[in-house]
Amino acid sequence: MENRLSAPTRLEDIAARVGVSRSEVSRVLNGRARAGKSVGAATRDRILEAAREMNYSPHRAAQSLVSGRTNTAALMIVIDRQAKASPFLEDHDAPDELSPHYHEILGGLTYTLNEYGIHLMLAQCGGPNIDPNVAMEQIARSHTCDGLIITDMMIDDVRPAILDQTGLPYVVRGSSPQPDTVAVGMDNAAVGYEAVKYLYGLGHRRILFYNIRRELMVGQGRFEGMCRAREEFGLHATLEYRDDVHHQNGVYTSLLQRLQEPNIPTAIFAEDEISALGAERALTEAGLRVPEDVSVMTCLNARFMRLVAPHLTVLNVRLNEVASQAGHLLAKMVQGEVVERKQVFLQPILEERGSTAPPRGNS
Amino acid sequence: MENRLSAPTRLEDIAARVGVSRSEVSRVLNGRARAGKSVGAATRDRILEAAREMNYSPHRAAQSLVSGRTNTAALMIVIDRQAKASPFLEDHDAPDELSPHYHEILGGLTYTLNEYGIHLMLAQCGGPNIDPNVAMEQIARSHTCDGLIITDMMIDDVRPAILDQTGLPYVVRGSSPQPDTVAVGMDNAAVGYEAVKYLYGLGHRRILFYNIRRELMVGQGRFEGMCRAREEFGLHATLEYRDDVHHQNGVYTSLLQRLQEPNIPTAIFAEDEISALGAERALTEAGLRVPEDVSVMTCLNARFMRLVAPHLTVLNVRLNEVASQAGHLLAKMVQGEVVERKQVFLQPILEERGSTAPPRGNS
DNA sequence: CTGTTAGCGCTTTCAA
DNA sequence: TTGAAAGCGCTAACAG
Repeated sequence: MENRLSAPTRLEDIAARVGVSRSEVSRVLNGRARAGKSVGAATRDRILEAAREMNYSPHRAAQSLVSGRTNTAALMIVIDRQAKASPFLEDHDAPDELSPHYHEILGGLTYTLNEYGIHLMLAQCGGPNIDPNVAMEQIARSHTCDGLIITDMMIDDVRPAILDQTGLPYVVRGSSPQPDTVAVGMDNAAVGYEAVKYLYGLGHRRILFYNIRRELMVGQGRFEGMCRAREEFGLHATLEYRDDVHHQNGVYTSLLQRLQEPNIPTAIFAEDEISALGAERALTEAGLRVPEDVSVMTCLNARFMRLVAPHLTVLNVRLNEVASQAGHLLAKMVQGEVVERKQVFLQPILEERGSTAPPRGNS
Repeated sequence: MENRLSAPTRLEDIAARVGVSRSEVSRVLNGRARAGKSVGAATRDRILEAAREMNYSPHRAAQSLVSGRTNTAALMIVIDRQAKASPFLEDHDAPDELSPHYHEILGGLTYTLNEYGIHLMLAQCGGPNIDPNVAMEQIARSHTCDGLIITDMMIDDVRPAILDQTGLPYVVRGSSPQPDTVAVGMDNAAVGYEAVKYLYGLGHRRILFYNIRRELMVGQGRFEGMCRAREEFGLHATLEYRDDVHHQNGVYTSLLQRLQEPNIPTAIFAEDEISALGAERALTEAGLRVPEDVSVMTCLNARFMRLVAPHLTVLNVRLNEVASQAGHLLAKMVQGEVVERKQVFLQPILEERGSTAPPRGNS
């Protein structure tokens, strides 16, 4: 206690020093006082100067209490000992490891929300014996934030229903199972469709499609797109589909086994960069080259992966842009604008690099 | 307004319904009412039930205002159009791209703080015409959070001095230029030293050491460690040091040029995973193999990089653990515990993989 | 232009 | 065990 600092400055303190009332100081500091030419101008400057000298900074809780706004948006995340931080994590991941795709989401959200003067809070809804949805509802009801972003939607996700009851503005980053929701996501059907179409266009017929779990909206969407392409290009007999193995080791192991069977695929679509690398590892071990013997493609989730695996042909799913647009919408809703309750889908962008080529024997 | 929801439940509402006073409800809900066997027990249950039925959740701003606590910690980050989000980013990176090393920091911090019931807020201190330090000071003074974490320390960093004046608890993630600061970081000198020592132990004498900018504490620390090792192992003539080129393309270009000169190094230490891959690219293009012709090692900043570049020998700088320990300390400080104002350094852990080997001609 | 007053929702003495 | 009252720091309606 020896180094006790002087108590933080309040409006009251400035008022006392300048010799005016609290409200006057409040008005001046909030710009609600017209810069009239009369007496005001002088006191006005004295107030501003005093505020500066005294390092005044308004108490946010007090402001929030009266204004009803926190200037904060929350991103719901779940880190848990038991459950995983995200459906995208591997089983052996440490509990404090965030799924890599959060990286882009956080960047896009933080950057965009900042343009509206809104801070981002990570609403950790995990913990022992805690139902994430209950934790989320409490955050939503406690005026902790002005709005909420939820991600990683499941096909039976009840969070939109819960949040609708609370009245808190929220936006879904991704696809929502309920159509009547503000949501910004990737067109996952397009991802599934375009992947197959692209490989088909190169001449591939034997395609192995690794998908995300279909309990997730992403997985379901990609599945539907894949089905459409399979239909359109007549690949019923030759397009293999799997959504039961995941992550690097899962795909690696599964593919290694598959390669010992007949009619190996000439092209592989992997669910993400990490599993694409798992696929490549299996191919290499089996003595196959990419792309000469087998083509591999996947989605670009994080931009720095371009530096890490620059050879991969990818569909850029633009997580940062999705998050950014979600941020814009949420900011508008928080400001009271009425936003149409519908889903916005961005299109994936093909980035063709060295891991894909026409199959052997083709041109 | 047609779908107007009922106003959120207040203490008052519960009190009215049960027929007691606000204070009574407050006490019960906060467990400040002993579970006496007398009349209390009955009203107590009715209060709890009413609170549940009415979806009561305390208004955080109101609680904060009276308690003086927000149960929030903030991580200062700077995303800016002009400046870069982090000193570790490449020039061409988009403004909304977070430096990858934040990934581990965020995971470790969020996870640990959650154990104390503390949420993490990303305190974005960037923006056009905004001095990040001023923005930080305002956040510190406005009772937006109970504590602050600052990272990416520069050797002339003034943030500790600023924060000391505000009285807000804070901890430095990394090394602080001021010794009288609560800080948790990697032993950067050990990183520089151990890297050289390890390569020396393998038999390497011509070592090329790429370092982080020395304006950063990390760079300065590694430099000092490298110097000590250079001295100890008598490598004055053969250890090349550079801290003027960075990132993947910088290292790639620089190394490609170096390889055309005589006496090429037999081992390279790169500042991070991304630049290590740049170094490997240059080596490959020059017809050199890793590790047969040249060894490459770097630091492990993000754990998932093990999956992405599993062949790299690394010094694990354990960013998540550093962040986690920083979180523990901050939580204690927030709770009023007196924490010794000194710096804690974790040791890097060598993870030997396939990118390093004894130089040609050695055993 | 400026001061007075009330009140945001909660916690916490202090009495009863 | 419970209620009444004060107050956290701020904003805004209403007088003057």
